[in-house]
Amino acid sequence: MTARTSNDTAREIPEATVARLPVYLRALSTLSEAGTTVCSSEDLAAAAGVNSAKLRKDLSYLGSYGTRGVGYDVDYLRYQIAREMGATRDWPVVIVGIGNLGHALANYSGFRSRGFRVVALLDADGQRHGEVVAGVVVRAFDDLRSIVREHGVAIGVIATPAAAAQDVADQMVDAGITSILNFAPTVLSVGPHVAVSKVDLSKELQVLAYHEQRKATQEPA
Amino acid sequence: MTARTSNDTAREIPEATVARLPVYLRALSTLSEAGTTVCSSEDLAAAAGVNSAKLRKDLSYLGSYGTRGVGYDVDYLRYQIAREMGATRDWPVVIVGIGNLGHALANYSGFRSRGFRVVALLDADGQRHGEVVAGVVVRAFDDLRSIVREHGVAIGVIATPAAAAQDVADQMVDAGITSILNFAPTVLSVGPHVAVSKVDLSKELQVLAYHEQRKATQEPA
DNA sequence: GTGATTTTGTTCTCCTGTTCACAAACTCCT
DNA sequence: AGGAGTTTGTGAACAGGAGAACAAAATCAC
Repeated sequence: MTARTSNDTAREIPEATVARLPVYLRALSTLSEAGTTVCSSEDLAAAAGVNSAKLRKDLSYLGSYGTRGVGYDVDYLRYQIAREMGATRDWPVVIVGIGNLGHALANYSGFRSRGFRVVALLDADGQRHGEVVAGVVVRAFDDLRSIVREHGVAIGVIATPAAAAQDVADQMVDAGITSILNFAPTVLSVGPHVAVSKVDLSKELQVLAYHEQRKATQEPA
Repeated sequence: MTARTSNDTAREIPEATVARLPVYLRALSTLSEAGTTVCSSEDLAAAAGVNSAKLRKDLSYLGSYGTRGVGYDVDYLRYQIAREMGATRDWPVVIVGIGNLGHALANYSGFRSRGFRVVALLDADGQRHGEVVAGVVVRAFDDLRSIVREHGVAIGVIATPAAAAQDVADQMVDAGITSILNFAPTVLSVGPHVAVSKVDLSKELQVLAYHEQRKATQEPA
């Protein structure tokens, strides 16, 4: 009996690869919905917007899920990536700050379809309590601790103004949350065992503007 | 007369550095609002959440704007970075797709304060036309071309469902837009002279879930 | 069964980005 | 003025990721 692709050892998947796996997952879903059952690395790379050599190398970190001369079974590969990413599990999530962005996030179907379940919406503003957004009642921020305990929440999303973000983060960590996705435009400081990821809505726009400006000043012809 | 720091030559700023400049800009604004007039690379690095050596190297690509033994003048450095990034200019922007996310983006103050001015909100749904969001009237998608011409729009934001995104992108390019920020969960294909940047709201969450899962399976003790 | 063809998985090389470490340059104190 | 103490800017070593190229392994035609 050979070792197969069973993964007792902690295979180190490079961070850059991990960041691309969600993209592959999305591309595979699209292919699957279009009725494609098998695809080559070339096909999938095109659908994901990357180089095919890079795609194959990325997938090789997970194991050998393709067949030489044939390609990849779309649904099988999709399942394997989803399992590796933890997308086959159910991840209870708390969103704090139900302004415009919080609304958008609560209603975002991409969360639910990727295994994320919004178990609570919290806001410091008492005016909002009781309001129902995306089928979930907005509750007081003070309920955080009990909600985290009750549902075993590990992941919190911050969609508050910048001024409130650090305090929210502190209380999230205190309540037992170990991963935070921060949409507020501020740098959070947390303990070393807490993972923080940041999405800056205007950052990408600024990078685009930079390149626009360069184009303009570079070719004055 | 020496050459000073005048920048006739096209200094190549590494992409990784460009991506961090908006973060430094934000940190400098925060410091400035707090009344800080001078800061060391250590201070600014802490505020921006990066290593101080990296910060100094990043800034060195722009020029020598610090003073040894002293540090950086907050407002002066802020202006220099802003100028380099094109944030001292006015950038007219069009947002297409006024759902939850489009609403949030239209209301996002971070755009305006970084030099971006939303000149039009467009939606394919006739029901929404005439609605006023963030002081701007929602108009028909067909008006795109004339708006781009009139305001000299170079940057477009796509906040539509995935299914509509490619068509919107095609028409944006056709209308003369050369930079696109895509919030729709799909890979856009455009010509080589068009810059596309993508923000995937659920991607970061998936990466966090991956690390959570690893933590859980790694330490079963 | 054998050879031609396809496509994966992987090795090797190159390049970008990060970090260290230190000389250069400035201020402050005496 | 001169020395002690700071802090920047940068050269050099190091790490990590990207892409080319190819061997291994599968299918297909006959």
